Amino acid sequence: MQKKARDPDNFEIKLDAQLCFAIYGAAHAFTRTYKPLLEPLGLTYPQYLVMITLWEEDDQPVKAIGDRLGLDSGTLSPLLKRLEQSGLVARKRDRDDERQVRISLTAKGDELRHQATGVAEAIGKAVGCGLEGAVALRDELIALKQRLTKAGE
Amino acid sequence: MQKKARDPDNFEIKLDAQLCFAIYGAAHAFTRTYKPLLEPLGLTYPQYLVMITLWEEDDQPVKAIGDRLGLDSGTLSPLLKRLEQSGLVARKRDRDDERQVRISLTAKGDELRHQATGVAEAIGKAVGCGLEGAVALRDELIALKQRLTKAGE
DNA sequence: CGCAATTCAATTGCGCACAATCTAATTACG
DNA sequence: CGTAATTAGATTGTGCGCAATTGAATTGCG
Repeated sequence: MQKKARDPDNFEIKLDAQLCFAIYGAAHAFTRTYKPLLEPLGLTYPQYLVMITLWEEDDQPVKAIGDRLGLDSGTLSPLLKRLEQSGLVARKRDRDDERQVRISLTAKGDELRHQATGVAEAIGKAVGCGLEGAVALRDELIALKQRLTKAGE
Repeated sequence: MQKKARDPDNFEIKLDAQLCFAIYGAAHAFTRTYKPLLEPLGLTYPQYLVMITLWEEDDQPVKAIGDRLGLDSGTLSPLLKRLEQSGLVARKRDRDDERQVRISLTAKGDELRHQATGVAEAIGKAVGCGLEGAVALRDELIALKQRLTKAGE
């Protein structure tokens, strides 16, 4: 017990735990920051992410959205039904490949894009660091994610 | 439409979206990396986080664990019952303040600490960056979280 | 002391996440 | 051609995450 930070095992475990907590906490802080901003739009955070992908490119199959966000049909199917219920998207089977369900924006869903600009601005302020800081953080997180997913083959 | 990255609004929105995706993806990549490592221990990722806090300090009330992890009783109550079911923790009312339920490690729960050292090592490898990189990332994430939570008062 | 306000956990309800399973449609291959 | 393998999406079941409510215990204040 006389060795403290000297013990590499113990140090790694502590650091691992701290990194756990940090990622976990930051992700939740993010969703909590978004929640009140998205409430007026009637969107949850995952729903907002789906809408962003559709604003970037309309009329995508469920699979494409899932690949973009790393979500499977078990998550997206009910989520998209709720967006359909809200009148923001339409779901129709692809004529050429009837296995696919293509998700497209309704007029209302497309309109929402404009109201969402305020959300991004508010987040920009909340993140606090300048643009360079945000860019750097984004790139680090992307790199971290790639290392993690690569490590799992 | 002729202005592209020049448009500050549009740039902020895109960056905001990218930071969203990055945090979201990194957090999920983390849990996915942990999942196969924790499966032999019979723990989920949030359960692992709870166990870490108990390994750091045993016999804590639910509230203290919740403060440490940013979780409320709605999440912790059923989670702790499952840990109790697994025989890893015990739940007993505090004699001095019967509102509190103190969570303590069982012998089995304490033992698990040793098996968990392998998990931390594997994660250290998967994170890929050296110790300095991990430390830097941890500090950035902690700072980000603090800015986000502070922004929401 | 006695009552109101506060605190701690538990519960309920909704919405993700994800594994496993299922159905239907498409593609590949002998 | 026809069957096997693959692919897309839906469904089911388990486990978070959180808001809102409830109930019991404690604290604060007149």
